[in-house]
Amino acid sequence: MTAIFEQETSITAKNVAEDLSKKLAGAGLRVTAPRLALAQLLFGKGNRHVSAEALYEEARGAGLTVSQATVYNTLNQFEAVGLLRQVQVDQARSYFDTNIDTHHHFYVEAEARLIDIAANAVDVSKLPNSPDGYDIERVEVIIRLDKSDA
Amino acid sequence: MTAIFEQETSITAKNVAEDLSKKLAGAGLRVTAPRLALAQLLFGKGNRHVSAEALYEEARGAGLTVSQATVYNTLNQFEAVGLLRQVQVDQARSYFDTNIDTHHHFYVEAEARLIDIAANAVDVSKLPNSPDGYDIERVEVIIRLDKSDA
DNA sequence: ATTTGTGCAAATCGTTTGCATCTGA
DNA sequence: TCAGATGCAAACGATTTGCACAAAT
Repeated sequence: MTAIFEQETSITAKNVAEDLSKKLAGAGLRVTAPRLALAQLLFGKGNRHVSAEALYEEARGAGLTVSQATVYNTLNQFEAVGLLRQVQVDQARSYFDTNIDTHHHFYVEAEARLIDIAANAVDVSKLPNSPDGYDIERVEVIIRLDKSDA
Repeated sequence: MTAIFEQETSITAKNVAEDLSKKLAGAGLRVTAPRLALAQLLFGKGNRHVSAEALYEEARGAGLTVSQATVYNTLNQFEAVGLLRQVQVDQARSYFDTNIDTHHHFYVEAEARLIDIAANAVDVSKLPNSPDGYDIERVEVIIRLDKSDA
């Protein structure tokens, strides 16, 4: 929606691009045009939950010429270096979450929509011990939602 | 359920089949040979977490001649009528859980293995309000595990 | 007799990969 | 220069579907 090119006001496009370049470089990734452009879409405004397909459409809609393969590769690489996290709520498609802090999710299956829940809004006060030989990597709370009957 | 003396010895195959027939019929499903056979594999012994592919292999290994399509259809139907629940922890494949009571899961990604956690072993003492117009359908807690470093 | 289920193979969908060609450090 | 990235199309793997036949009510 908001153009990537119309940043003449406060935050310049150059500033944003520089920040994102640092982000990529800091993660050990080469700063390439497709990565930078996708990073702009992903991290340009607030936290997002994006599927590969959706990001691809968005990129094309914004006039970028990236291939699906690059979108997939980029998302996977961003996840590998910790810039994104994958959320598994739907076997049909993967979601990537730009919020990498500890938090949880609402999921509205009917709308394929994810909503963040702040970590402190959920209190898991009792947890089982993990089986011998295993450590807890992460505790995910997913609250599945249904439209209330009108 | 069944008379006491019938259980004293061993549970006969016929008894099991009868129970499962009731289960299917009670759920509004026609009792067909493939369904009964798959139900036996699924519900015959304890709670299980099965992928469609795994169940198909198991069925064939047991000498059954069912098609993959039937395995998929059957699993989906069983889920639709509430005999099974799907667990989404891996985007690669779906798991079906024969335990339909409220409970949670450990997931060992490296081994593609699910482990049940009794509902009372987890205490979610604080939950956020669901967004307007939506009701909570289910709260899922998934604890992802890693092998501890030796 | 009519509805529903089954098997087979082909189709679908999201995702990955091989390879020739570019590009950033 | 040259390892690493990109695009394209083909390959893939899990799941679904169309259709002719078989079984259940």
